[in-house]
Amino acid sequence: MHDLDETDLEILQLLTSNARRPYSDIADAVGLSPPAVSDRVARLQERGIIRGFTLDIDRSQLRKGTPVLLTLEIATGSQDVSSVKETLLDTGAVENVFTTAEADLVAYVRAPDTDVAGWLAATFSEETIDDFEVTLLSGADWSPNVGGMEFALTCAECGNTVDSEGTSARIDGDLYQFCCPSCETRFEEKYELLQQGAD
Amino acid sequence: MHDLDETDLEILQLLTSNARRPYSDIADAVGLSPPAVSDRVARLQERGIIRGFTLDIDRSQLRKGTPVLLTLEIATGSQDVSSVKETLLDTGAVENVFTTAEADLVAYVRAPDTDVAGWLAATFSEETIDDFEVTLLSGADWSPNVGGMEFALTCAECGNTVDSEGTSARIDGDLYQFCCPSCETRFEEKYELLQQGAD
DNA sequence: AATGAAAGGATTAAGCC
DNA sequence: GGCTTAATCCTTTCATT
Repeated sequence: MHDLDETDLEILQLLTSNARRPYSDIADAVGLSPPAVSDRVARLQERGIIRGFTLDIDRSQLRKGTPVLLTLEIATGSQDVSSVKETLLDTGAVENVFTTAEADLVAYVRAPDTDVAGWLAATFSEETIDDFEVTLLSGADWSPNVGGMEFALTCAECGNTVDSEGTSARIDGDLYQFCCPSCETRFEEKYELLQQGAD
Repeated sequence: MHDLDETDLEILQLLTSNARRPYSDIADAVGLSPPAVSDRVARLQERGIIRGFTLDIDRSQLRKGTPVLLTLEIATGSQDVSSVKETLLDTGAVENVFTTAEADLVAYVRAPDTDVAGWLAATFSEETIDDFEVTLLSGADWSPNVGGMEFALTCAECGNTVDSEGTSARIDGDLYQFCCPSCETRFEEKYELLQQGAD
């Protein structure tokens, strides 16, 4: 399995700003032939980096309801957190679910009516949710990902942007990017020290 | 300006599950000709319901860093909240920003390093942020929008699903859907009462 | 909104490095 | 393995009804 290069990032950026952009356009932009772009996109999909081509929809025009952030404390011993997460996503009223390190869930919900507690009760059995908190929202935005450095690789050591001069290394199964060999060396030394400390 | 019908919702659903699906495919699925589908998609874009065609990307494979939920209390009298929001989205490390009714911000951030406070300080001047809170995350999911009733129109009065028997009305510039004329009437009566109360 | 013709894009296969 | 070119097939667009 090979690593992402700058051309892949460029393709990602172009497709993110318009997923229906013709591959021939992209080919011109990145200096490849259309089949080469098609191949790269297929590879990005196989690797799971591109999960799919989708729409950015203004849901506020489709689904009425009160937009809220819902913090859920899941009862231990009931279903596991990820099944609650799946249930939330399946309701269709939930757009995002964040799982905290404490295994709480924070969900962005457009509750079908103003009675969020009622909606929750209708969706989950009483024992599932230990406690919940509702924060009313007046807006929800997400990164449109157009232009800018959204997909830039950053040096794991110094944080600078990684360009074609950069290096990368796989350490304990994770891929790290570096802007220069000296950053890579420093990082690896630090990493080894950390590992020794942990043993 | 015409209202959304079930065919529009079907098109939205098909494109959401694959934004590169050929219009000829969609035409077959919804029983129209390809140019008719193209027209409808163009109209959905003009109306701002489709904001764009984009990628669903597994960013965890691209951007290292610590995923956190960041709750920001914006100092009153500094910049306004929406400019802080824009700055966050522009950093490239922020994927979602929710604006609460109290004008706080809740952002989903992949901080470039483990020092979230440092990242904040580097991004905003000291006076901008009154207070902040960091919640470590172990996961972040969003609704893949495939299958199910995600795009069903719900009655603004009773919450039932709106089918082809339903009605819709534009009230004060907003479009509302109703499952039946009596729900529409009841809603309009309630709305007028509310308006009178507000004056 | 459908049709049919013309333009444009995607994909395949063969060959190259 | 990943690239290119050229040929084929499919999709989209436009003018027309």
